[in-house]
Amino acid sequence: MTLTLYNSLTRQKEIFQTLLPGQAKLYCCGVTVYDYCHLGHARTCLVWDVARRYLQWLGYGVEYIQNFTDIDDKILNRARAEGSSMEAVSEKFIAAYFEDMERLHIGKADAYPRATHALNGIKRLVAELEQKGVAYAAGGDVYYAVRKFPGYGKLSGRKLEDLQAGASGRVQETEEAKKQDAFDFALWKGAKPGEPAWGSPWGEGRPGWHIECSAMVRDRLGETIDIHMGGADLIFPHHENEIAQSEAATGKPLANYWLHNGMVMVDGEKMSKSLGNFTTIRELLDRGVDPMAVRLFILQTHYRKPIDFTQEAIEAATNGWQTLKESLLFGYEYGDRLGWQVPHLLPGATVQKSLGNDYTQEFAQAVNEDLNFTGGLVVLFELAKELRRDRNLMLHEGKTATSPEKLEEMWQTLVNLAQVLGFAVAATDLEPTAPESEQDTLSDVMIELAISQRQAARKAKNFAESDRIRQELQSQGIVIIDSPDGSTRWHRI
RNA sequence: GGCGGCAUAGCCAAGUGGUAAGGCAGGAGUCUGCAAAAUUCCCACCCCCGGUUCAAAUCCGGUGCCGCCUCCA
Repeated sequence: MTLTLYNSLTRQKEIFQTLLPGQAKLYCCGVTVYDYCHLGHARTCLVWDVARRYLQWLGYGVEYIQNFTDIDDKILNRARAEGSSMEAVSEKFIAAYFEDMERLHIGKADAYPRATHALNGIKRLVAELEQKGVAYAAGGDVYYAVRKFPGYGKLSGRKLEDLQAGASGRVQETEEAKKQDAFDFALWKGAKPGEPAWGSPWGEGRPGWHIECSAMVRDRLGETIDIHMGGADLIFPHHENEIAQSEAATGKPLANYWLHNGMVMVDGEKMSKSLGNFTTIRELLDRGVDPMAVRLFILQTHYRKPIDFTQEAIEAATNGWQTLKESLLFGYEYGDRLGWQVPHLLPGATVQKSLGNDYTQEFAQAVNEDLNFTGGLVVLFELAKELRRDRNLMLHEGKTATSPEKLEEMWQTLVNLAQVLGFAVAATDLEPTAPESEQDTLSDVMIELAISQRQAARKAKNFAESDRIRQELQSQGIVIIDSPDGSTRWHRI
């Protein structure tokens, strides 16, 4: 079985082959840290983290780098508005980024380089491009001469003639005047008064947006990497420009595979800052939505397709996660009693390799088709439904219908696959619900007493009284279950 | 205008030439004093119109929608 990936560069699915056997070098374009991350960012970070996990599960050694853009006009604007500094703003939102991603159980990259820490590599690259004649200095700025790079447009499928110059209307006239060609883009921007600046051969200034990624990839991973990924909205111009910069400098391909995830949509429009239709990760989670439901919501659509963010979809995902969660809980709750090897607490970012049974093969068969996690989820649910059934039987009848050995294999497989997709039960799900306070809770003795009273009422066919006792216990968080043999079990919710 | 993508049940969604996975929601029955659980069963001719083929959800053209065309995850 081989993994195939849809390569944006060639616009077709290709068999995945690494540069070095068994080793994969991955770079994902991260975020500009000027605000809290929204669901769109969550999708990108989550999907590519899962891709990384999947490669690890297949047995690859993976090196995964994701950057922070911490030099940018938007950060600067925010700093001005708040009367703080660019550094303070980025520090704040980098910290927030890590909080949010951790809540979503998104594994950490191996490194998070920042533009402000990559200045040497950036300046070296700009100088090389200038030497090679594909970049030129102009009035304190340095621009990339797009027409000097024959492959320009190969990623996005654009021809320079087809582009509408300045279509965004965001390019300033002063900048426009310095460019030799309207499509040229800035590698280095001369400092304006009051802006953070770094010394360089071209004068005080700061790097343009695209150059940091080219520099970081080379510094951290080398001239050619296996996979470069990011949101589909970065294809043009960001990734196109990265290719132009890196490949003009090294003469080698920047990445062998270019992968892009689809956008999160709201009412038929892309979720974005500029449209103002975004929901931040923390807003959503603080609203009480389970982070794992968010994960299911995202993974339930193939990574390249757009996803509609709706209340209904989140609710459906919440219910779906409930099924997976109960099944994952099964082993932790009953594993010891059933004589299983129960792993010590919960899966961190470390992914175990594939267990190599029929289930995992079915999973791999689906996911090997261009990271079809959505298809792979079928296997998880197949296992989860079966496990949940036996968990319920255990809970209600004190025994399982399937052999403990078979159940253990299924459960271990489910845990293994859940790990790949990043699903994990929270530690709090494992602990019995802590009583609010001693006074609020009924003691076991009290419960047993109430139940025996109810038993007596049932025997006397006084069902009104019997149901009243059930109601009362239920309101205290106690569920009681009558067995066919006449006995009654109970448990706390 | 250019480039790319998507159209499958009430909702979400997989499927990439041989008569439709899965999730959510819903319905009917068995069992049960009730409840819970279990259990059986039901719920799509794949937007539409042409074309290619012995055969198409799957390929081609039309159509509609979305993204990108120098802020973008």
